[in-house]
Amino acid sequence: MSSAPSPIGDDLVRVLASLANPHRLRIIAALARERAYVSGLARQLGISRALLQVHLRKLAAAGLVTASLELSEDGKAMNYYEVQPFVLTLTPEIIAAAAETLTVPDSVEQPGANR
Amino acid sequence: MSSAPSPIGDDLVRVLASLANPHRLRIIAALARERAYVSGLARQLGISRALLQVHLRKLAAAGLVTASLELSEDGKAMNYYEVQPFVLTLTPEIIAAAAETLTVPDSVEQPGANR
DNA sequence: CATACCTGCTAACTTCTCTTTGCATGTGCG
DNA sequence: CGCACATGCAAAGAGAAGTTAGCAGGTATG
Repeated sequence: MSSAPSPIGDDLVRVLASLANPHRLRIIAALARERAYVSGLARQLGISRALLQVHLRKLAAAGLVTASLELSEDGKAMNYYEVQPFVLTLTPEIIAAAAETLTVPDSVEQPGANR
Repeated sequence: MSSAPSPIGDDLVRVLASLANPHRLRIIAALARERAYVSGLARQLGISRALLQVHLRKLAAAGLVTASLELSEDGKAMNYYEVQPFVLTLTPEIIAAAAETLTVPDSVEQPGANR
């Protein structure tokens, strides 16, 4: 119930930014096939674990993937990631609507408040 | 003849990257309302012309907007931009398909040749 | 001919993103 | 106990992106 009726501008930017990267597209692709744990996924994708962690965190921040810590049979802690079944449709009109809810860059701060 | 049957991975990244920016979302939004020329649009959005140029170029590179140079009644050269009526739908599966067509990062390049 | 629009470009600075490297921690097995 | 494999985080360097400021050129109008 914390999901907004329609993607707020800032959220949209975050989602788009998280998708606008080759590594992260491949991560989504791999996880769409099947869930995986960090180390295994890193091997599968041929990238370092540290790098994968960063990208996973970004995807998670955008709400596109989720993590669940589990214990393997031999007691190892495994952090399994899986994609969230999203459907994102973009058109100029949809973007126009989202753009109106964009937060001001506010290099300093917002004029509103009680000022 | 140069348009691929379905969005190639690299193209998708380019489109997503071009959209993942507040300024550019506002630009799309403004142009979705009605086409505009550079200087006028800059005033409307409250940003500098130089900055707008850069963003417009990025959007144009992704194929989301197009420019057409026209002459106003009083002989001024006006460069009108307008959005391309795109519809982009994203799901984990679609992304998975696009990810397979991603170009290799090739930090250096493959010496192989005969490999 | 100065002023006011329109266009475009580049150099230089700042800021963000990406990536690597290294450390710290925990469990199971020979 | 040392090796293998799992987790995580943070510092630091390289590179890309965003932004500003300034220059140059065009046409009309007072």
